[in-house]
Amino acid sequence: MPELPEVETVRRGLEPVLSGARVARLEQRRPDLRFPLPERFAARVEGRRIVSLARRAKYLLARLDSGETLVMHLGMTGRFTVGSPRCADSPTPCGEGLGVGGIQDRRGSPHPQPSPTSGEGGNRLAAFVHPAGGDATHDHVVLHLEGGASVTYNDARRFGFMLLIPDAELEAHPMFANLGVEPLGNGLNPDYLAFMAAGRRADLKAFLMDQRIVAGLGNIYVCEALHRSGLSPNRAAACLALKSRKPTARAEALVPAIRAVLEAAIAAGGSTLRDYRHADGALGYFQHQFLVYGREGSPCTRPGCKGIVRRTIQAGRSTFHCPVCQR
DNA sequence: CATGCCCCCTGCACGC
DNA sequence: TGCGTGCAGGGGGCAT
Repeated sequence: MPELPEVETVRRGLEPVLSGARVARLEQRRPDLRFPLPERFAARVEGRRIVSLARRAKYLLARLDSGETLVMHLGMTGRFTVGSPRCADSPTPCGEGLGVGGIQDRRGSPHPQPSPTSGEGGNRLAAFVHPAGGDATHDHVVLHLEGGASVTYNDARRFGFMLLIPDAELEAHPMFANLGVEPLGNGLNPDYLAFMAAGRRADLKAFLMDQRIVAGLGNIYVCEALHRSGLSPNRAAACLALKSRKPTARAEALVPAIRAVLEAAIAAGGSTLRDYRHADGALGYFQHQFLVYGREGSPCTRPGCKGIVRRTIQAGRSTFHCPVCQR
């Protein structure tokens, strides 16, 4: 998925469109994503006002005035696109102005191509990094808002999902009850990591990928944070545990490294990988700032380090690290 | 309880 | 050009 920075970028892009808006119609184009879509989905959302759009870990939470929350997870390839109200009934492209996304509104064409295959006249803007022209084949859910704007959920692999959960049940829901701390919140600190790491036999990579420990980190940013903090992904997580009742230097280094890389990625509008490539080949920003991820065989980017970045497999996922400066 | 592995699904890059 | 292979940001579920 999009990891935390990408989800936060989407949230910031969608918030001005969704927050306060009323859903006139929910268009559901298939029965399921990763899981079945909610029972009576359209009936429970149509006519409701979206009170706020929040994020928890990699989940987007659209609070409805009905007392339910629409929970949305982007999986690996989920994305949102926004149809502008002014474009809804117009046959001509009118893409300017609605800066919803992290990438296209900075670098993409100022006049996105109309999509011949999408609905609503095909005039859409990126809510995240959206291929110019779009791919309506994987448009699974469309929120038609009062006033004419629309928000479309597109997800080729369908690893994403949507849930409708009564607010009162949200905290206790299995999907949220066991989530760890937000990495950008005060909950993440060296003492917390030390406490959670005590007695763990998993390696650091698995430990940091575990959403029950820190919620929102994924494969890319774990690799990046470990590189920034000079820690090997293969080291036992227990190395973070207290020594002489004090947090270790490793835990002290890891916390700011995690924060810094996430904040930089959010500031850059979220990274993109190939699934988010523009049709014209323009790419997002932050991936160009990866210091290890995707750099197998290249010289380590740490100043003065002579190491070569290695790619290994942990738990079936690629890990990138420098064996020289990450110990 | 913790850990490791497989799987869901589609698209794309690569090598032959 | 076409086909097979491997790989991709996540995370639920299962066996151990």
